[in-house]
Amino acid sequence: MVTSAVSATEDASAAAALHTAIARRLEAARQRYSRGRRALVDVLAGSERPVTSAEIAMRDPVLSLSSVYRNLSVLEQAGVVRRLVTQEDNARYELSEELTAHHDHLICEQCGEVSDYTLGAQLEQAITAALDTLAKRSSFHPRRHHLEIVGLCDRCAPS
Amino acid sequence: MVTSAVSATEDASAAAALHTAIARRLEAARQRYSRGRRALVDVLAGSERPVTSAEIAMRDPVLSLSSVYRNLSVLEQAGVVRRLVTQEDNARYELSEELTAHHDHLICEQCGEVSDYTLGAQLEQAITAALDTLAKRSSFHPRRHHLEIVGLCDRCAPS
DNA sequence: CGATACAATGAGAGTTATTCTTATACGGGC
DNA sequence: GCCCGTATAAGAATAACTCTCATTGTATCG
Repeated sequence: MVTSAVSATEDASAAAALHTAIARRLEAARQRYSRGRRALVDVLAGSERPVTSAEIAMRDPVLSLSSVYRNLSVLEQAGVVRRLVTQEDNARYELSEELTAHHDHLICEQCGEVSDYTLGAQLEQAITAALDTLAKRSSFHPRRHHLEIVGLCDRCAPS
Repeated sequence: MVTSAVSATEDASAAAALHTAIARRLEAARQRYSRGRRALVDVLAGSERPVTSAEIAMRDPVLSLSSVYRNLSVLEQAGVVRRLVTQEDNARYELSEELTAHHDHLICEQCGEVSDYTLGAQLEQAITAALDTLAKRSSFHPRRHHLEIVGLCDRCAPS
């Protein structure tokens, strides 16, 4: 991941900023930012796609499975982590969009692979505008949206 | 539900058309359209929001839970039913959009309630167009999309 | 119609991701 | 260094879902 001294510094300061932001959120939720929770966040920040609880525990053997689950739940309630359910029989987790950036997901209907994808800003704004209208006209109060794009990934597509 | 003789007739013929369409799909999948499967489809067609396996079994006591699961799986593979995973700890099912109409879902982040919602046709077309572009430019092959709108329902919203 | 062959059903056992329990370890304030 | 509430870890418990298998339904062929 580290390709030069400059990017190493950038990575380090970005990581520090992330930890500071998370610390604030946990404080607001009256929760501690313990070692295990930092390690968990590091695993999430180091992944470029949503990961499962088992994957997290394997990436950092310090983390026991029960603590991973408990802390994912704490971090989710504090708005740090987003839990997303998939067609597979386990959930996947990623850092909240408020800590990273809004993005959607490409989901392979064959193998279940999930990857991040960013739709055009213009289209995202159109969707947001439409939801604002929904908020005015109905009894439902939208707060955020998420577009799932289902199809076939590179490997599963018939060449 | 039935408010006049006319709508009763319409309902009946719509139901017949639905059953015919499903029969074709099951035939293509080399599956029988048995009594239990018809009953299951009737429950789905009579619901205006995605339902859980337990709800299905309760609505029609003829259906045993193990058969509900088995048949939902068969119907899903035949393209008749769509399984959708929720934040709750159980899945919900609805008739495939090819048998009904494309729609999105409003999901209450508080109580988990799911209801159907139709976005404007214009916006849907814009999304479809964006996905066509994605198909051309990347190695992922989108087939369909689904927009999840998360927020607070009527009852959970602070008045 | 009756026989045959195989698919569908249902009751319950089995599986597995997730949560709960409980005893122990940590960590900040004095 | 001691106290006290919080975090941790190992494994037991839970619950949604799947599998097994004996039985029943059903389409087809004679």
